Amino acid sequence: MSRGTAADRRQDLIDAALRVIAREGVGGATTRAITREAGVSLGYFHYVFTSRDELITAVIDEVTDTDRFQGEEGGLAGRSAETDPAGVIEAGLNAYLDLLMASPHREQAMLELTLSALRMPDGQQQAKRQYEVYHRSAAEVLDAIARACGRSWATPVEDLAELLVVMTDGLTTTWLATRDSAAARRGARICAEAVTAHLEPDPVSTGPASLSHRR
Amino acid sequence: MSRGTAADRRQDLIDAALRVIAREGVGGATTRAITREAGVSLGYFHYVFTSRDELITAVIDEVTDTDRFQGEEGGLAGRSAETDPAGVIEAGLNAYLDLLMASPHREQAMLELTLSALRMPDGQQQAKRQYEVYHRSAAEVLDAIARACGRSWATPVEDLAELLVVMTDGLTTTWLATRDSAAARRGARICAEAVTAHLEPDPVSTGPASLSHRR
DNA sequence: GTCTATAATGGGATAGAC
DNA sequence: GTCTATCCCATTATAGAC
Repeated sequence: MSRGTAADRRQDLIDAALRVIAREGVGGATTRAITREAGVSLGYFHYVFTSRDELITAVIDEVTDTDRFQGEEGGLAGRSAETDPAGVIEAGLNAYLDLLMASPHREQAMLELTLSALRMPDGQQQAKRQYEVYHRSAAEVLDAIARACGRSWATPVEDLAELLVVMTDGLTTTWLATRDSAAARRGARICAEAVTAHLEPDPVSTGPASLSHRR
Repeated sequence: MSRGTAADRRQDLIDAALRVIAREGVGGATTRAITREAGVSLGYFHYVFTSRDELITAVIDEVTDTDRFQGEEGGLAGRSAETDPAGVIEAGLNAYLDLLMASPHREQAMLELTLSALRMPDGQQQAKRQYEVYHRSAAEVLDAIARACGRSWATPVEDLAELLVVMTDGLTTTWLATRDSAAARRGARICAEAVTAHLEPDPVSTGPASLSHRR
């Protein structure tokens, strides 16, 4: 543990902080708890970071949840997008729900960090950047699905990406509060269908009707 | 301020706590800040509550967000549900967004309180109860809409209520992070259409196609 | 009931030894 | 670089006066 560069130690502290926050919440993430978790002395903390706030900010910057739409992309590897686009989105949402249910504390930590960022100087911009990443990931997935099934979206992809982000966030908070996994799975299916309802009708076969996008 | 029953003083402290939490976050809601806000002495706090945790628990119990689906019910007062059910839901979501945008700190406080409850003994049950209230409110609104337009839901109302709760939560966190009001409004419209897509087709006129609910 | 005063703890941050 | 020791402040909670 005591080997490596200065940057490594910084990273060790960030990782330790994330574990502590997941376990105890942002409020419980004291410098003492974090340094204990990282196996360094309290004094060393202030050699690496000037303040606790600086660490929290660094944690937020680090942990934009890169796994969030990974499941979606995994689902695209299977070839089913062509025949069952809703199934692909549902599978992606379910992959995220698997992640959430396996590590609820981690996802709760993400939420707490975002909310605490909103109360810190520059935090609003940090949060904005974080959500832009989510938004872009979601938009890419939607583009890929449309390409895979040779159809196009009847509603701007940015709006549908926003919808997907909203749904992911909503499923997270709702499940964290209720722990009703069956309801979350049903929600994922309904959400997936709601998104794919915005696919233009397949030019050849007669699929389910699409929703038009009012302007 | 110094008049009233013991229950009144308790209530004063709970109200003060909520204001402080909205302003400073849960972490900043110290007994000192709360008693200062309420205009009582620090010592008096522990005459009313045995501990800070007990107060936070009381705040959570108190503030289940009763306004959350109030806009929906307001929208029902207008007679448009018969001809434009999606418009009613959209108006309800927009009424909630108005509330959110007018008092972002208040809604953020709600979220922080829910998350902090999840880390307290018995907090999971508290959160569950809170979301049951939301769920029931949403289900009632959906029932009322179906009744108003003389149609029925093709998907269990409980599932659609869940969807509405998910969307409300998701719109909240997303807007708090991005402050993109235009996107939130577009999201509200798309969400409203997604819900009403689950209305059975009107038996007389030929409306837009409905989604079937797979079992 | 409501206050003041104080105890007891825990926190962030720094000084300085090694 | 990394640690120990320490400072100083804020916090929760209690004791006891009024």
